[in-house]
Amino acid sequence: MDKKSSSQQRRESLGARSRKRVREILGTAREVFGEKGFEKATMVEIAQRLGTSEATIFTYFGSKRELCMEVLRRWYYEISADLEREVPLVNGFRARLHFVIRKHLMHLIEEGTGICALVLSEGRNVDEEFSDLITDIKRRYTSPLMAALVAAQKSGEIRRDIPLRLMRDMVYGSMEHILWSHIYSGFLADVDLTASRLSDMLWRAFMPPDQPAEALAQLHAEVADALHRYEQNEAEK
Amino acid sequence: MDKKSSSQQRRESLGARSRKRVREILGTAREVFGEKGFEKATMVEIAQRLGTSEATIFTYFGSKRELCMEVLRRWYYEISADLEREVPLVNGFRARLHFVIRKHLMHLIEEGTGICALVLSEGRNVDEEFSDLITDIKRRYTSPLMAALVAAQKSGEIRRDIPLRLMRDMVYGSMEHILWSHIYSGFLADVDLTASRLSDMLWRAFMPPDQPAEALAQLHAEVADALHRYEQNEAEK
Amino acid sequence: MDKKSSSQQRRESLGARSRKRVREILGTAREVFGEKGFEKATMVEIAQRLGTSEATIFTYFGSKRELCMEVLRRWYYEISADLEREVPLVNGFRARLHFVIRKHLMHLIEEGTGICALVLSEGRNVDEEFSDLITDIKRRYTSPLMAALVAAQKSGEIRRDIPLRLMRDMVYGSMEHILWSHIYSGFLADVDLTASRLSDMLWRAFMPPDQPAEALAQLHAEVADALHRYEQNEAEK
Amino acid sequence: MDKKSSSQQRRESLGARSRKRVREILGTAREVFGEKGFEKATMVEIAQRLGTSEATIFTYFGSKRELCMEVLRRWYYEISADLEREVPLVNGFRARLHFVIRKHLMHLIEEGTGICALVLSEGRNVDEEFSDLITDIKRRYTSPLMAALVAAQKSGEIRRDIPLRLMRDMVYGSMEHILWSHIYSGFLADVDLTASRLSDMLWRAFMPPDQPAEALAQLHAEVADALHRYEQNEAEK
DNA sequence: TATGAATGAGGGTTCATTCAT
DNA sequence: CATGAATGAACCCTCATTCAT
Repeated sequence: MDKKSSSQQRRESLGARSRKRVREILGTAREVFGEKGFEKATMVEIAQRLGTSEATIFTYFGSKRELCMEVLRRWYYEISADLEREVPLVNGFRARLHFVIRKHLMHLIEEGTGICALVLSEGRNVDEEFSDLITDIKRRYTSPLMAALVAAQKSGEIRRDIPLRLMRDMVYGSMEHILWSHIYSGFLADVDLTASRLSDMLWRAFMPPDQPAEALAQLHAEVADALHRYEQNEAEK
Repeated sequence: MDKKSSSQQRRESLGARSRKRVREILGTAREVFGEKGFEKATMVEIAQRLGTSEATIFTYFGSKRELCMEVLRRWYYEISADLEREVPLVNGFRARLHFVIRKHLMHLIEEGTGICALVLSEGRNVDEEFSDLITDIKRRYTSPLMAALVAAQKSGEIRRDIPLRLMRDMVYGSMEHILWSHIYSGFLADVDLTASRLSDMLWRAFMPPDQPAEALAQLHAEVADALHRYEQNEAEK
Repeated sequence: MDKKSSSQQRRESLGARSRKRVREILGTAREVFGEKGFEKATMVEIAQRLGTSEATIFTYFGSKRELCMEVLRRWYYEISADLEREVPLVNGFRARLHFVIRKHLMHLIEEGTGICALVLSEGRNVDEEFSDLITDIKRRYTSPLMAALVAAQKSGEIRRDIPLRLMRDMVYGSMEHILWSHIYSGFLADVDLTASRLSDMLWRAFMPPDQPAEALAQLHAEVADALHRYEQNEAEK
Repeated sequence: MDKKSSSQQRRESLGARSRKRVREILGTAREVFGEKGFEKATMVEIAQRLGTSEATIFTYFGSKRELCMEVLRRWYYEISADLEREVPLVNGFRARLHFVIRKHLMHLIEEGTGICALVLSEGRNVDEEFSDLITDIKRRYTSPLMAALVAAQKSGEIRRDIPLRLMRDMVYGSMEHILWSHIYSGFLADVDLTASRLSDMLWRAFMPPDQPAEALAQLHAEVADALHRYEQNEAEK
């Protein structure tokens, strides 16, 4: 709270040019942290890629750790905000699952998985202070899916005898490994296809063991619901 | 290939006492790398736990990286050898899947997941030299499961329309995330139960879909999709 | 003499508003240097407390050191001017001594001893340039007491067989240590009482010894010394 | 307790060469810290004067601060041990005071006052951990004089209406200023003479205001005591 | 005149690695 | 074969100082 004050406070008063600089630094830092991981990334490399000196970075961020956390925070913020807004608009668990998976895969293919891996592998061995932040980030990031899982359990779309945590780990774990394979082999031709296959399989995995009737009833309810909403819309015109 | 040769060769021609020394060093190194990760582990700490000096370790291993790789190699060798021998003895894909998952989870719970995390987080950003080794290690490690998948596809126990790689990633990815959750929360009360649940769900995921239910699911998906698009259109008006 | 000239000259020709700015800066700098000492004080902190930027300070003062010196110069100027005016008005050495001591202690207790410590701990290791300034500052500061000592020696109020420098060092050294004790323990309940006690003791110390008591003391010392030597001789046998 | 372990523990096992190295480092560090003060002293300078690299120093001392503390500890240990042994052997407060002052001045003339000043000026603004050490060092260092003061108060040799702390500050403060003067002016021709003058004046300062009779009685008592001891010694032969 | 921004120069500290004994 | 000791090379971080605007 005291040691960082100088650089910290300077950043508070961000002029227009300043804000741009912050973005540049975060962009480059994201690259480097993503490629190298936290430990192997060096401030000097980030600075060099930016074409500035290390000191400049410390003008905006109090420490390497802080910079990295901000990178993570923003990265997750972007996708989390999207998911929180969009997932609830999708109807039915299966569609939601597919939506989340597709979004996640596409986002990661573009951005690289480095940043994502950071959250996993750097999460431990970190000062209490940041450990909390990471926990928050992860919670928020996975919460749209968790909410979908909760809803689906309630509606009977998925099994009720499995902890949600386990399902969540299956979803994110599968995707992560897929992306690792992609990185190593450079092979992941069709993201859409992969997303469809994965969500299909996971949906089957989560589906209540033997309930075609259940599924039919669910479909009926959804159609009825949609019609109801549709009619209300028409009435209001 | 040249730099290592000296220590490598030194290690080749070892007496009985020396072989014991190597084992001791590897054992301690496994502990430390597992607890701290590659970057945060230090040669001093390994040496201290061993009760010797750092220089002694360098008598047997050419570098920190080389030591770490040997640790990984042996760790995976052990479990791989087990799996290669035992998996074929198990009958039926479902049982094999459960066997592999249970073995993996139990092994990691016992040994700490550190070693496992190493392979994943250290796998990238490594000199070309070691990158190949890691690829080999992983290939061998997953090969019993791959073989089981191949057999199961042939026998019709699992779907034939999904790349094996994708299934493999689901298996290992899920387990990995489960273990990370475990590390963070310290919570994984019943390994057996988790193994059963996970293998059950993955088995369902891989199982060939039965046709009527499949048709229903397809319909469901299409209706849901149509509704979604329709509603978005309405919203944008 | 050359490096400073630019900012020095800039400071010479100042409007009324600027003169006020200089005072503000010096006030804040005094605070910060007092609290932290020269090394630990930073220009950023001074600027922040002022609500301006570091660059502004450099508009008025050529360097951190120069600023600090100006702080010291002014601090000592104030008290020196007071002392030069007031001490001669006090009659008798004893009263003068008490006056100087009391003034010094009170001034330092109020202002924090930081500034004072600066002169002592920063006095050495300073560019030749500033070393002279410090010598001057201190000479002027102690000169009222020195004058009083000279007068008192002439009038016979104090011993003539002791160098003035020695007496001066006793006065200021005692006070300094008292103040350090105060800083450490936070304890110096009654400044007036301490000033009285200290001036009383120092006065006795400086007072010409009355002869019979002196003779007795001399005897005492000689006997004690003889005994000591005698006993050591005995012990070594 | 964790961060320092590597270098700390290596120092525990000091071989013969190692112990010598430690002494060399401490010697050079004493010089540099004495000349420059803690802040301005740099590890690189210490290393250069030693003809080694900075890393070598960190092999033996965990941090700059730790090194400095060890310097102080040893410096004070030497003189404190001497004083504790010798002061009680001296009889009578006046002689003891003279003894302490002479010893102190001589020691400091030889070694420079830099180290001594460190204790004063670096004492504050320091981690709690070291603050305690400094307090201990100072307590131990001044305790022989304090004990002498206590005894003298009890025996009536010195005033009872003055806090011991105040007297102690007068003794050490005076000496310190004398030494500063010496350093600046290079002038302190006759240490013995200065010691005599200073102890004489301080003795007068501390002496009970008006008691030639008291002093006489005291002398009588001491002579009687000495005779008594002398006779006992004779009897034991 | 004022300042937001940038940075060169350096400081303390760490650690894998080497080498003489 | 073992090791105590030494160190080069980095790394993170700080801060007085400069300069374009």
